[in-house]
Amino acid sequence: MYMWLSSIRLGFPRKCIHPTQNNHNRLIFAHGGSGGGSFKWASSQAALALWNSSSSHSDESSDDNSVTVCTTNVATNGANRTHCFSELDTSGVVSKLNCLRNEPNLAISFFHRVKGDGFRHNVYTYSALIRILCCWGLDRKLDSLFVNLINCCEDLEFEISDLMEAIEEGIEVSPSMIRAYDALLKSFVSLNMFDEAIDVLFQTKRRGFVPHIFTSNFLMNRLVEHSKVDMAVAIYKQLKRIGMNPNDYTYAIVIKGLCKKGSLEEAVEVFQEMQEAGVTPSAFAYTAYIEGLCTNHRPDLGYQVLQACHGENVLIDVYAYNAVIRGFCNEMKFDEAESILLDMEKRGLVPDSYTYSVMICGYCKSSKLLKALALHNDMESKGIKTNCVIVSLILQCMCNMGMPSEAVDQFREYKSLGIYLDEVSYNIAVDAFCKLGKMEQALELLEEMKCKHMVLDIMHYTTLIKGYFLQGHVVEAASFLKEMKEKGLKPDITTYNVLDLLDYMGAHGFKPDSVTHNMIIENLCVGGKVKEAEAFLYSLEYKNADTYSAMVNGYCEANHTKEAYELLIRLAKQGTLVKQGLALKYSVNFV
DNA sequence: ATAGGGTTAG
Repeated sequence: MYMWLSSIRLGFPRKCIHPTQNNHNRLIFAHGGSGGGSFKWASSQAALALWNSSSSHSDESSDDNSVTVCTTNVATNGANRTHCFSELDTSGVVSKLNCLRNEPNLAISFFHRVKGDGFRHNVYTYSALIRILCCWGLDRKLDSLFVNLINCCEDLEFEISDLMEAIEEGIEVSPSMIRAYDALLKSFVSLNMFDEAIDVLFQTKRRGFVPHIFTSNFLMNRLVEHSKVDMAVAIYKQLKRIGMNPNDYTYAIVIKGLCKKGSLEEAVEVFQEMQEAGVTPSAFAYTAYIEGLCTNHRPDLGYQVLQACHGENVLIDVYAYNAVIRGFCNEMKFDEAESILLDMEKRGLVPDSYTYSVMICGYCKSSKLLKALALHNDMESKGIKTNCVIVSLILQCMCNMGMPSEAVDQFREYKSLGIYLDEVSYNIAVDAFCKLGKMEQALELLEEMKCKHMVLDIMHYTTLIKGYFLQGHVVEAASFLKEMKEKGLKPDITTYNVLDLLDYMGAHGFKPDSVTHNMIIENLCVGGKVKEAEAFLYSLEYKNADTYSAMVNGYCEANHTKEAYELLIRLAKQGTLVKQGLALKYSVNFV
């Protein structure tokens, strides 16, 4: 299969990606200080650079400290003492926790109870509890404990690194300790604190072990999701170098990351690395590559790989098919997309709501409303429930095609059918009412949202402000702007474009720029006021290509296809170049 | 104990 993959011609320049070989297998404890460090390094990039540059001296001296010794002492000393809650000292709490080590739930509630009684937990009491949680494999409790610890970092009287040292109890490496480090690393990752998470990785290696492969995968995957692909790849290379075995999912993450960067050739080489490591590529890896090809505008290749997977008996699921269908839709190749939908069903895979939403999205973006509606029907007749994302696509399509009243009707119907409609769906409906000049109904919808405890954001306010403005109701527009600001929402660029119009209305001289012109022209057309838009256009002293583009666009939105076409021709004859894409939009509307 | 996709103003 690898041979086959590399035989696909990607048409991209080949780059050498082999990492510079490095013979040092040791991981460096990057900040070199003693006492285990603070988990607060300048940057993980710097840390990784250090890690990869490596050096031969170790840092053993910092392992020696007195904290771990006294943990045990405190525990033993306190063991024979009877204690009541009035006597809340560290040794009392630790020994009670140790007594409860076979009753983890009691230990947890004791821990919380004394906290409620005003006791401030410290490294000794925390480590006593954490050791119990680790012993019992209570990973979820462990995770939430660490997440809380990290979130309350400011109020703690100790550094988390001190706590980790205390957990070690002076023993070399214990399974409990590994669990604790895994939980800490995972917690940092789940809070998107990647620098700190990578620091933990250093700490573990320094102590002579590595986190569980699942934990490393979790870290790398999140790094990729946050577009920190180079960091993820650096960790992958380092893990391999220090002798840790990546699993099939590790490779899939690397493939996904490289594709995200657009490095398709390098992604293929990962398949070779898998082969060399004797790991059979799983569906994870192939799906990552298929999706990567599709998002890099090669759905044709993505589909080839998908079909090859069938030949190799790699289990391909609906997700992979959806990726390929989306790829073809993004390239406007709807026939291919439809035939893949059929192929998928022939193979016994059942399309899901994502499959349909991908297709419907494609049709809506190309103003093929009837196609979109037909698919929506197909979907529902197959018993697949629709949802607010699909509904929003359709409503938006209607608005874009100059059918705000149809959008409003559909919105009402979907609502009466009991379909949950979210903030986005509402915004589209509010916009549609504004375009129809039905401001009271627009307001009603927003009130309805407030009743349902939905959050109004900048978009909702901007839509409404623009709506009032276009009706010439400057006072109302201004008052909603005020309400928006009072709610702490900052107007963004779009809002300011609307505000520019307010200034213009306020007779502050006639100096709108072309953006303003475009908005006036297009919105007049959307509202069906094509004649007014024309009058406005021809009243302008200075007209440029953008102004004319807005008019062509406006004609299209108002379904005045003939006028749009005629204007296009006239412009072409006089050598005015209108924006790319308009002709396309025109032709799509015409079909 | 490691995954995953879609929509909104201009």
